[in-house]
Amino acid sequence: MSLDKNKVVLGMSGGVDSSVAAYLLKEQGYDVIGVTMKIWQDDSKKIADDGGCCSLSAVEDARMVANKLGIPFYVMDFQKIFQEKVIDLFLDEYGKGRTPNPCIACNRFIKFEELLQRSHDLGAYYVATGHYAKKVYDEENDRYLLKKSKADQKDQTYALFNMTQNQLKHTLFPLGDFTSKEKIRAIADELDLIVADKPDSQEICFVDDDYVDFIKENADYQITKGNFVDTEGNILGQHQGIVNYTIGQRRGLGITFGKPAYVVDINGEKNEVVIGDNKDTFSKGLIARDLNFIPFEQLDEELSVQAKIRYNARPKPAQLIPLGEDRVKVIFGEVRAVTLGQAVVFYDEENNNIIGGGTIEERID
RNA sequence: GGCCCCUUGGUCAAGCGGUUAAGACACCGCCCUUUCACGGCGGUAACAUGGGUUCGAUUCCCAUAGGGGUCA
Repeated sequence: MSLDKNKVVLGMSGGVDSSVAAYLLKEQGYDVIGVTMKIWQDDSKKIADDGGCCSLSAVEDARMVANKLGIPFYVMDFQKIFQEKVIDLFLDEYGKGRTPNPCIACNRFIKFEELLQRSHDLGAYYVATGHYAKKVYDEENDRYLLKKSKADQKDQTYALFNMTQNQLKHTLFPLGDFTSKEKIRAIADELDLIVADKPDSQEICFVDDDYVDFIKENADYQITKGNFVDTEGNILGQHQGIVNYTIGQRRGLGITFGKPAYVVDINGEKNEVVIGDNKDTFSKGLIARDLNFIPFEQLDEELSVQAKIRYNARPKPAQLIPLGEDRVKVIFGEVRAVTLGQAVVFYDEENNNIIGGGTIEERID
């Protein structure tokens, strides 16, 4: 089946961004098909929820927007693959004392792999999302590049670092040139879309409220209490189970020394959580694996970049040192709260183009 | 058993006759945020109990309950 370059499948979450994206694509003359991915559906439980991207109300919101804009709308079942590629990984990682980022897995395996495939099945050349990100084609090198959104505050490229050339080729980000979310809301307002004033989504979309409860209900392992220890190994108290913690965390420890205490390490084997001062959360760098690079296939030599190790971190200068075997050493000099399981994402020195990224595997002190 | 000392919010800890009874950490809420966090702002919360002395007691005295040194 040949793909129609004028046809685009838009992932609609029921939020403002993807709703406006639908409008924009339509205005640009595309033949837009709205799709909401049914990823984690406990119908009875989710009805009242107004938050996540997978709630029933979200589906209804998306459907209403699609109707209003006059585009076809479908709900596609992604439940099985979402379970396998996102939720299982999420549960496994937490079980090991690591801190996964399910949004990254979802983008990688669901939105730009499975959804893209299904879009092709419908004859659409493109898949589109409401992400704040920009794609550009670099003729000189014959590569598609991923650039930061002009809305710097809302930029979501961190979560998209895994995109391949083929995926980028077949992806549209209609919001990439807008300078702020307010402008998107203003459009939604003008169009009188019911989602115009909907709050931004946050938290994990498949979790109701507390991700720990979700783990309790869904994991095949038990959450067991263990010891808080100091950096010397002395027992300081008892923790509620390692899944409750991430590196650098301060709140929720329920332990007091007259000064703030932070999680500096999590030892899944021993079921221990190491507590220390803020200064103990700093390290020199990290080793990442499972890499993806965007302007080139593979990193063959050292490279100076800007890098960040959490979605909401400010990028810091770092030096990339390829290690082979799909691994790279990232040296910051000093970086706070390197956390296994999180992603490190590289930007160019102008902090504009995404170079790539990987999963953090090891902390280098 | 005799003598001496200690007892303030969840924790630590100021105040020592009249205070809105500090502060830190914790906790809670909000902001931030398509992960988990960090961070910012704000909030709840205490003078062991019973008697005195004082115009007035958290602060002084006595007794009763819970912890340290010393002496048989």
